[in-house]
Amino acid sequence: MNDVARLAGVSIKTVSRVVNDEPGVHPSTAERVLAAIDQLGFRRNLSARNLRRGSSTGTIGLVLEDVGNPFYSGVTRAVEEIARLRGRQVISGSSDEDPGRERELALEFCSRRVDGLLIVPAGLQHSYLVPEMRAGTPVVFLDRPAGDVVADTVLVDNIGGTVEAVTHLASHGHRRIAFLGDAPDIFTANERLRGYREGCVRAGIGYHDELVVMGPHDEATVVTTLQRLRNLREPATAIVAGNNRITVYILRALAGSAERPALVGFDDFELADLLSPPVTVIAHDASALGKAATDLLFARLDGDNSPPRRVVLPVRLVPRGSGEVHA
Amino acid sequence: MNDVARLAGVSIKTVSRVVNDEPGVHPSTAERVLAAIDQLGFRRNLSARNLRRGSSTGTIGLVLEDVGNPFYSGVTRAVEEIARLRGRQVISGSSDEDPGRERELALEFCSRRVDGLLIVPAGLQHSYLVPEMRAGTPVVFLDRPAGDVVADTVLVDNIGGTVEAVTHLASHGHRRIAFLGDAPDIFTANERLRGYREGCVRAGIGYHDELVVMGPHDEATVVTTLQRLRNLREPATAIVAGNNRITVYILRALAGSAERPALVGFDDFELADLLSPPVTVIAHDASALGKAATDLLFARLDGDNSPPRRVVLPVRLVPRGSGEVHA
DNA sequence: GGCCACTATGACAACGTTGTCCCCCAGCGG
DNA sequence: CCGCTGGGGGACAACGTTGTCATAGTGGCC
Repeated sequence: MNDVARLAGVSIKTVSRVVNDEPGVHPSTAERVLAAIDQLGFRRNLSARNLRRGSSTGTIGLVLEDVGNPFYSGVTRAVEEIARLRGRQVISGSSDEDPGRERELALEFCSRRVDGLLIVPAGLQHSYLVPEMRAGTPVVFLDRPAGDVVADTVLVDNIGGTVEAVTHLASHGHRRIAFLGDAPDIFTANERLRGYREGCVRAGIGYHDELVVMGPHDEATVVTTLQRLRNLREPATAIVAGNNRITVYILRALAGSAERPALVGFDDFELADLLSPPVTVIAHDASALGKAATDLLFARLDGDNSPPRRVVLPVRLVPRGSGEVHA
Repeated sequence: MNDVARLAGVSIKTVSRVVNDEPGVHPSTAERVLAAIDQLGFRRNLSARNLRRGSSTGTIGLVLEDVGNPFYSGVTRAVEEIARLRGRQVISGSSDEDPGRERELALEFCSRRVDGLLIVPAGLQHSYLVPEMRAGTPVVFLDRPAGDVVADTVLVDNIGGTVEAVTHLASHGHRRIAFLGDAPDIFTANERLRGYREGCVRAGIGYHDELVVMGPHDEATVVTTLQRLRNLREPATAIVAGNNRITVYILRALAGSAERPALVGFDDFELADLLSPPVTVIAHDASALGKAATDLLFARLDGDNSPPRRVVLPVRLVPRGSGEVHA
């Protein structure tokens, strides 16, 4: 700006006026300034501007598990969409389920003075955010609740989902329904397990430890797990998969085999309807999750200071075939 | 920092020293300062720091078509990964194939003084970036080349890919091979069309306009397109799909029908191997694309000022079944 | 005691902006 | 001729940091 001013033979304040379309600049002066700007390729430094004006940085931070996972990339897209409508950029980062990394990202974003934070918690400790929240940075947790702070949270109905999955399978005659879930220290995994258990009880088929295998899973472990479930004295005839990755591992493991247990997966995924049999899922909307969380965040930015809210988004069972196999 | 200094009874410079682990602060003073920092929940303002130090902002900008598309979310993940290793945050935005939006995003990122830009071009005009590039912001284009500036570019071998697809289908006896591609003003769509045409010529089956349908496509148009191709005097017995979305539309359209043309899709996608028949694709690696582009960007940041490079990543045909149907 | 070296600390400017206030000067009415 | 008004423009401080330089005190040594 200094250089522009010198080249145009005016003060930097006048350049500032031109750049900001402020009135009170003679047209001919403005023209000279614009020419200088053009010649020098000048572009206003937003950081300096925001620093001086004490205004928002126009950014929001998004910490999630993995942008590469289609579920989270759907969330990201929705967040970006709404942020755009409100004139904000999104800075995002993947925690890979590492609480340390989550914290590092969140605090880095705070150092950059984001207007707000959206966090898919990787760990259970979030007291590190208390100073930031007290300093006025709104934080919304999504997909999972925070460990030890009260804050806005958007969840999906994990328990209701697995209850419904089990009920659905039981209504098709299954009494030996297995559950393959993610590591039990992950909130959603644990909730879904609870739902599974409750579903079993409600369906009157009882809860049996031998039918439950919590992760972490990979392609290999799922193969052996399925073998074990098949070789039980009373084999499992149906499976509830705890998330989209596990569902896919199961599908891959079953690809060759002749007899297939009934299957209901948590999380919908593209092409589920085109597999054979098409995969019955508990669906919930990544966009809806992202949108709800971002809406909540902007409400805070708009001055809403009511007590923290907890929103639970509904899930719905989408019967496609794999879950309607009779026992 | 001012408040911290006042509370600790020292100058702000001393606080700065403590925050930056600079030597020459008495331990007891440091302790007082740290206590004050803790009490006030102080966090250093990175913008101000970077402004003062004239150092990098530690961010890189990523403009792509749609983070929600699994292909681009894979790219994003790879970019993020490498950026992390080099201590940078990623700011990203989706252009939705709108050149205006692309430009808006790119220039916004420049205003934020990103250290570098990664752009999946939506349009053909990129001269708007010339001032920024001259000012020292390195720019790498990925997936598609820039319209009217020379800059580092990372592409995949689109032409080679569709040549291979056509050759493969022809080797299984197909002589009526259709091509469904994206809008022809999209670089990759056009290249793939060229490859298709060249493949037809090389295979000695000739190029026929009636077998080519360029987009934009959606689920409905693909259905009618397939009907038309089936009802030709000499019907198409095989299809090359121009990208992953189109492949999926075709799969959905074919889901009910009894007779299925052979199919090879450009872009690999999850579960392609689990469909029946499994889908033969021209695969290329989103991570590899993101990594190559980011590596190039960091090379520039490290001072490499050799002439702009153009990297073309190989593709490979993955035969899975849908493309090995004999005519 | 005088001088030096060294440690701990602070004052101040500057990064690139913008908000506040002030000034100059032309034009106008009295 | 004087004073007032208002448009055009500039000087300066400040945002939150950090680099540079200065300074006060302390202890050691001749």
